[in-house]
Amino acid sequence: MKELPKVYDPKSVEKKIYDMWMEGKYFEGKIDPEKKPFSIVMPPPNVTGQLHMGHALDATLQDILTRYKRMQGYAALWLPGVDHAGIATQIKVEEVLRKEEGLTRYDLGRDKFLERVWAWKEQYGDRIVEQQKSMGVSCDWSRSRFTMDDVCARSVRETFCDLYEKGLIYKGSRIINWCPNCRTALSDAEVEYKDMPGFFWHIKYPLEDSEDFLTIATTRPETMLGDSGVAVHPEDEQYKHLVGKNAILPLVGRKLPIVADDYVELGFGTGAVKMTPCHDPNDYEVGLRHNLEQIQVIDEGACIMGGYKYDGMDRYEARKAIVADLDAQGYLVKAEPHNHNVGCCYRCGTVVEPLTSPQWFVSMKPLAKAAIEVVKDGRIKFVPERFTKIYLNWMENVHDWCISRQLWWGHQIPAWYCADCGKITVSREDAHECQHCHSKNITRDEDVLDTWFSSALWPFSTMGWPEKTDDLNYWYPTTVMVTGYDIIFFWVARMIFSGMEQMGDKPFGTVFIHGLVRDSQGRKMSKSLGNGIDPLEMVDSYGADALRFNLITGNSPGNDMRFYIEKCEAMRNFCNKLWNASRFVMMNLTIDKNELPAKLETEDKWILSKLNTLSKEVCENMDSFELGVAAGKIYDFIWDSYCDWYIELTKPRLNGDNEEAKISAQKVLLYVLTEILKLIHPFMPFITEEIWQALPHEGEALMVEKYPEYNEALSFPEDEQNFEMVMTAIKAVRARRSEMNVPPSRKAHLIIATDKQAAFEAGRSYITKLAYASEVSVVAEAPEGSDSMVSVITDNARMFMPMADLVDLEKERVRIQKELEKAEKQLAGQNAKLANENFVSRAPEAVVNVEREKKAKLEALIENLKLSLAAIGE
RNA sequence: GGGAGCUUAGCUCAGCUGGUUAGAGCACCUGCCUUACAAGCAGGGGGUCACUGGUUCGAGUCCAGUAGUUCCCACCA
Repeated sequence: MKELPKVYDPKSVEKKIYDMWMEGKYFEGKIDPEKKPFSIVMPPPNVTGQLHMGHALDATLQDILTRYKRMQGYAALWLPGVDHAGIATQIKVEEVLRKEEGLTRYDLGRDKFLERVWAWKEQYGDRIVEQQKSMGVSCDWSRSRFTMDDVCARSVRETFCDLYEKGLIYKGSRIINWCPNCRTALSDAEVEYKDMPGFFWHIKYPLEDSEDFLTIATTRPETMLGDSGVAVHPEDEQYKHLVGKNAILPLVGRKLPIVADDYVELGFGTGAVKMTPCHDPNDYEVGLRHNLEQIQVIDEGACIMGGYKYDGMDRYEARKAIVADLDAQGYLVKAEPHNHNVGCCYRCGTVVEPLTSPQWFVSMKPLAKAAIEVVKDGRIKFVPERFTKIYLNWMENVHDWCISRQLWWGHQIPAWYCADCGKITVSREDAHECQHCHSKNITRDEDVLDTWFSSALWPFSTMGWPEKTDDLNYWYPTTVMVTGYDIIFFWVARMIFSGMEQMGDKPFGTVFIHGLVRDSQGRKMSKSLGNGIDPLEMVDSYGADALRFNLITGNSPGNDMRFYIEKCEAMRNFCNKLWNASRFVMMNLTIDKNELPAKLETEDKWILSKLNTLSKEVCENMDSFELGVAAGKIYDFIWDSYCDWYIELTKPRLNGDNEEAKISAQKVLLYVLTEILKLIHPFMPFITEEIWQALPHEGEALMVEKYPEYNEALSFPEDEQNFEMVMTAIKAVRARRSEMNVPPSRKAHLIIATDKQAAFEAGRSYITKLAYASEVSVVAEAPEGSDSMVSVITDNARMFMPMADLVDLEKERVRIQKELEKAEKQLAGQNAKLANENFVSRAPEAVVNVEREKKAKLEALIENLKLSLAAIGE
């Protein structure tokens, strides 16, 4: 017989099981061909970063679902990714370059730079895989892909060309969000708006050929250098007469046509708005309507340009200088404090600068149509459902997607510009001549694609698309996409329309959304705050099983959760409990086969029946993505039902002389333990595998055992009820003793007066043990002399212990009196309820019956209490 | 300006389609080293389920409104 070490040490358990996985035993489950394949899309962790808590949560959820399905006989697969090709990677590499070598990407040049990133990937890419493995993630890593891999690169180019040919990708000069720090364009989704304190500067703009002036208000005075007009509302009486005239731009002297446009809101600010078409998205639109000149005055590094005295100044420096100059020259009316929304780069946090610039765009309206349909008609479901609305709202109001990035790390756009005819050549193969004029004088676009452009293709690009591979045919559409709600727009939305467009089918059937992991104070974990908790450190101290359990219990899908180290500890304690319970079973085991005995005791039937119900409920919860609820139920069953009760119940049998009883207790203990291990394996893969391997078993690994399911033959509702009756009695005795501060070592004769003698008789041995009795007598009527005994009353029994010397009879009388009053009060309420014609006639019969039973129980309890009271005497 | 979430024990949170006396973990109190486990066992205290109305035989749960709070979206300079 194998043994477990006395002390549960997660590290050594994990090491052992991890090595076992490395031998590759794990992916050969019994696949049921009748069942549809189950596959999961996972967000790829970033090559530059550690595995952070968010990824740990993603990985855990996906792994739980995958293991569960695999144990049920489904072919189950993750689509594992290892990296993003995006800005974050580039920023990280640039950071290191600057720090260690004093270089920027421009010093290195494109090719050298890319070399560095690939080296980085070599160095760290596999580490991510290792980290996830150490979390217990049982993914087929041989299928793992890197976003920049050849196979994905091909899908990206195919998609780009396809959309371009359909006219859904175009190049145009438009106002876009520019990050001066990352030095690249951003999509709308990549801009985060933050409320920031600022000022509302009121500035006089003199009118042409007049002593008069307009007052405009702005939060960004530095952009005035690029003003090319002033707008007022067409209905605004105070300015109506000025429309068509010119104002003069202070400090510069430029003539600014005054135009009327609805965009200006009546009653806000001064009613007159300066127009800077190159540096404000709204002004850009107004400028187009009124033919205003586009004057760029801020460059890509957010410095002033254009030949002014402020040239080369940073935008904030220039703001100060310009305000000072305006003030000195008498143009500044006032500066009032004003909070406003400022767009920031979601990666680096730098305030974005709107710039007019030529970029590539995806035309979204036509693509959104199918993506809206597929969600509206329920082919794709969001869990929890409320995210459907968020998704639809975004998709219905979506703007064209700016996909070009001025980075070097990413898929380079397959477009070539002809120096001779000026036309664009877009091609699946590298182009060597212009498609239009066949000139060889062409150069490739330097820009790369938004990382989410390639990520959007993940569900099919990883399967080898555009090749029509067997994998693609078998696995697409995938089953579930698991991710946080912060990724819905970036990724989920884009996968949906890309799938619809390229594959003509949804990429997945369910989007399972989880919340964000926050720190114990509810703040987002972030590097700058230094409040991030490294999942691997938690794995190190408490074990992967404990961490996984921590992450999925006690919170509901879609809601944020706070991370408490104390909870890891509590979960580690739970692992320890399971470990020790298993040790107990093993050290009592003399059998080497897992089978149920022919004859079952009431308590056996009780635990088996409860286990059966549990299996049923867990499967239901899992199927509706209530993983936390499922895990919570298993936790309760293991700790309460199995450890605190069942194991204790079997001890008299195990330690007794009856060989047959000994064996039957062992059999049930082993059977239930094995089922428990299966049930909880998806949640805690390491410890369960280790224990299972040490128990008598057939088969190679717990991981590919069959998941428990409901079995009618093991349902014993009557025995369950009978046993719970005894349980209640035991609890009542314990409570009574505890109330009187009687230590367990002080045994007492326990006399049970009940009309359910058989049930109590059957449990005599364990009642003796668990109710700390020296002897148990089961009788029909209260015995002689019971009036001087301590009594404990339940609705099925009156119990007496001759310990009168330990208790004050008067106190006892008062206590029973109180209990009686309480019960009578409850009974009155119960009677009122049942006397209510409305209730009896309208409520379902089952509900009414429950209430009737309750009434009967109360009546019995009252009867017993009265008898006791009579026994004690008034 | 629109939309969503949250408000339940001292703390962090469960509570699915309305149905016994509202639960868990941690914390707290009492008693136990009962040979699987002190990372434990037994017992206990603690909640007007934010507020106000409504629907219902019955509301923590459904509806409406109010307050506080968090988040998302949106072109008010």
